Amino acid sequence: MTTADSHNGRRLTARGAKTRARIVAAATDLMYIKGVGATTLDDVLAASGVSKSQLYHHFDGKDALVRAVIDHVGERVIERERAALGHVSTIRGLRRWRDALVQNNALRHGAYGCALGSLASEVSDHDALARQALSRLFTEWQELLAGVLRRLQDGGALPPEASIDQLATGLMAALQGGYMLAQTAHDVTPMATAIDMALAHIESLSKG
Amino acid sequence: MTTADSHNGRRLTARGAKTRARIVAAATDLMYIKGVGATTLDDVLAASGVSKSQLYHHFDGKDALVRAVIDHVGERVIERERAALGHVSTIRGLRRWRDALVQNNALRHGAYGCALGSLASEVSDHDALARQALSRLFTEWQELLAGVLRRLQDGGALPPEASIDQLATGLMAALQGGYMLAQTAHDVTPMATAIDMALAHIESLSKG
DNA sequence: TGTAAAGTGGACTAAAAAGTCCTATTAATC
DNA sequence: GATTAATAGGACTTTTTAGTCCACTTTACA
Repeated sequence: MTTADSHNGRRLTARGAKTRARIVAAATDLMYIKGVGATTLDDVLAASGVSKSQLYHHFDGKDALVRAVIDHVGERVIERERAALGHVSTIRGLRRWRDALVQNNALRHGAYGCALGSLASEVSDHDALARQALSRLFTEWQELLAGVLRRLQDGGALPPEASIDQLATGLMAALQGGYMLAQTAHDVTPMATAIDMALAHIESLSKG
Repeated sequence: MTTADSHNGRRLTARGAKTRARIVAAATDLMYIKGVGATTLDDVLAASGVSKSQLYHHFDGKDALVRAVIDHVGERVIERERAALGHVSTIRGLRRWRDALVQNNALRHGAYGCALGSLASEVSDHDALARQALSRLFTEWQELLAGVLRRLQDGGALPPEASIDQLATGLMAALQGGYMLAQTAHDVTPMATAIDMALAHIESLSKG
C-alpha cells in the first residue's frame, strides 16, 4: 500500500513508471541532503532531467511527491533493516547491526541524520498523511527490533519478564536521538554511545 | 555570546530592543509550530505587527533571524533545565524532572517535539553557524545532566567507575529520540518509555 | 493498424517570497 | 534646543516557486 499515487486507477506504462521512479529518486536524494523545505520542484526537475508536466502528471503537487519519497525511503530502510535484523538472535548479532549503522553514518561524519528520522521531524507537523505513513514505518522498524529481542528471550538471553516492546521503543529512541545528536555535532560518537547504552541495558537484564 | 546580531557595534535604544524582541518572539513561536522552512518573513511581520524595514534593520535576513531564534530558544531551554536540574542529586529528583517533561509534552500529544531538537534537525545541514550554536546548546544541556549524575555518584548512588559523560549522552539521546517518536506518533508514550529505559539503566548500575 | 489514452516538452501565468529604498519620526547626546 | 543617529512605515522591485496549458509523441490494445 502506498500513500502517494495521484492518479490511482490509471494505466502506467513501463516508460511512465521509469520516469516516475527517476523523479522520486532525485527528490529523495535532494530532500535528504537539502531538507524537504529547501528542495524546490525545479530542483527536482533539474536533477532528474524531467519536465514540469511530467512531474504534475505523476504527482498532484509537492505534498504528494513528499509522500512518495517517504514511501520510497521507508521501503528501502525497512528492506535494509529486515535483511540486517530478520534473523538476528544474539547480542553479538545486535552489536554487528550497530556497527554497520555507525560505520555508515561515520562516512558522512553524522551529517544528514537518519533518512527516515529527518523526514519525520520536518514533515510530521505539516502533513497528517505523511506523519501517519512515517509512524507506521517506525512501528514496522521497531517490530523488527522487537523480533530480535523476542528471539533473545526465547534463547534465554533475556528474562521472561522483560518487556520486549518497551525495550524496542527505547532502543529505537536511542538510535534516533543518537542520529540527531550526531547530525548536530557532525560527529558519529554520540550516536554510537547512545546505542551502546541501550544495548548495555538490554544485556544487563540477563545478569540481574 | 550571541550568534545573531547583524549590526554589532550599533547603538540600541530601549524601543529598538523591544521591537527586536517582539520579532524574535513571534518568529520563535511560528518556527516551532510551522517549522523553520514553512515560516516566511511575512508571517513573522504579521504576527509581530512590525514592518519589513524593521526586520531588515535588526537582522541581515532569514538566516540571521533563525540564529536569533536559536539563541532565544536555547537560552530559555537552558534556563528551564538549569532550574530543573541544577540541584538534583537523587534518582527521585531525576524522575520528577522526567515527569515534568512528559506532562508538558502530553499537553500537545507529543506534537512539535523538542523546541531545540526540531530546530536542530531542520537547520543543521543548511547553516553551519546555526549548527554550531545548537551543538553548543546540546552540550550545555548535557552538562547539566552530567552534573546530576556526578552528584549521584558522589552520593554513592552510582559506582565510581560509571562513565558520567557517556551516560549523559545516552540520556540526552533517549530524550531527543523519544521526543521525535512522540511527535511522529502524536502520542507521548514513546518519549516516556525511552526516558524510563535510560533512567532504569542508570539506576541499575548501582545494583550491579 | 487505427485510435484512444499515457507520456512528454517547455513556454506561460500567478502567487508568494525575499530584499531594497525613500521618507518621516522618535530618541539620545552635546 | 540643535543635531545626529536610531527607529519606523510601507511602497516598490526582483526573484523564486508553484502550478497551468497546449501541442506533440509514444504506447497499449481492440
